[in-house]
Amino acid sequence: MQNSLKTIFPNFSGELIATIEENGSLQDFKAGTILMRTGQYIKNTVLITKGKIKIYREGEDGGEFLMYYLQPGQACAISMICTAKSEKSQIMAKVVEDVSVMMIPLQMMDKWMMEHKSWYEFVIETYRSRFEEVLEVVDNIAFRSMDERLEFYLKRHSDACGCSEVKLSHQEIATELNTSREVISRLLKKMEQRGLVKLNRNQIELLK
Amino acid sequence: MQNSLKTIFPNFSGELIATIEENGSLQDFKAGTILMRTGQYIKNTVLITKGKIKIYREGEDGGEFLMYYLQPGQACAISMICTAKSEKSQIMAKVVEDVSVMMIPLQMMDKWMMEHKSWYEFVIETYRSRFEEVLEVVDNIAFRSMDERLEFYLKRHSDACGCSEVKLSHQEIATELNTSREVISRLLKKMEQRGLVKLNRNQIELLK
DNA sequence: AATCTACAGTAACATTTATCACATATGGAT
DNA sequence: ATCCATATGTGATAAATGTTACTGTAGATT
Repeated sequence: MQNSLKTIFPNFSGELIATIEENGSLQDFKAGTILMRTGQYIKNTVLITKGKIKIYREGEDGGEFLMYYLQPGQACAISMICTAKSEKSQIMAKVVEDVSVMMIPLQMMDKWMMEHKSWYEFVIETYRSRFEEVLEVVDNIAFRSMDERLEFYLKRHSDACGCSEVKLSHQEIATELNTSREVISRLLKKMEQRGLVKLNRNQIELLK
Repeated sequence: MQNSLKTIFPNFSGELIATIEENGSLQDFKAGTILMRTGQYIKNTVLITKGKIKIYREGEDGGEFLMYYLQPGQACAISMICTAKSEKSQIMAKVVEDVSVMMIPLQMMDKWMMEHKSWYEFVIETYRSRFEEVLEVVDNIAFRSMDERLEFYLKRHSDACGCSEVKLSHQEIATELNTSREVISRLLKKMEQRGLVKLNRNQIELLK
């Protein structure tokens, strides 16, 4: 286990790894679990060691707008930011592939910043990369139309799962893009006509 | 001057203020100046001591999508994030009201994090508040229609300038919301009919 | 096999937003 | 006052997206 934490977070110093193992608690969650809800107080910083998590922004009407994925070696920036002040979560986190996460109690966050350079650098890098990711989300919805956003969505999904088959219903995709199933069905048909995908029941195969 | 820095950043320790004055350079820029361009390398962290700055995300087609305002007492989160790794800017910053900014050389950023608790807390709080602001931007474009977004835009403008008159042309507003002038003109007319605003040339008066 | 259910396809229509074309208004410069 | 540049108003139309309603279909259940 010691070994694997070092593998997943290669930039962490040996000391830091030891400290994490001493103070953090490794927990497993099944796919489908809501790890964090909008408005909830956050008590831990979350490091992902296995599996995948999707981060959503929730609308007042119950929409679940997908922002980005978290994967092994990454951390939830929101959990860091909010932890620092014990604020409420601004997002919802859902497990999409069984995960193991290392929960770091909030008081460690500040402490380690001073004591471990590799932790400090990791936190800064996490802020930077998540900020950039959200900026890309803004780009997509501010400047692009639904067909482009759908292509981006599918590409990102296949990148995340490492395969070219997207096993999601049109309804699920529609929800995460905050549109309706019919729109997705139509756009997918057009993509199929353009030779970009092959459509099957509960599965979209990316061809290019 | 010493006095005013302490007034604008009340949480900074005396030591930190002294260090800032020793290492930073105070610079003035006129309204209209582009302080930072997308793709530019960042060499300084920027603290605003006077005036106002707007932060934009630029589209490939030349769109200038307004994200948020920066005001005295605040800092550009992007300049912190990118400074930390000397990365390229992901945004464009435009002066909208003559500013004075304190430029902090990038190497100070990391150094002070370790040495000054009040700097550390300021940086974390900057990340947190800017992240939240971007999330609010996502909300607006993901879940709201143009009329709601326009109302939000006007309200935010009047909050920022501290007055109820928005001295902008319809074209300028349209550009910052990434839509067309005609759409803004029409929506404003409807708002006028609903008694929310009074329209004059180059000026929109908020009534509620 | 018959039935059921979630998923997918699609037509018709409504609404929102974008674009084009042009008219009109305003304030400043001459 | 006349002219000019810029700003605004508005109709017509197109395109994108959202909604409603219905059909068909594959796979699971009985």
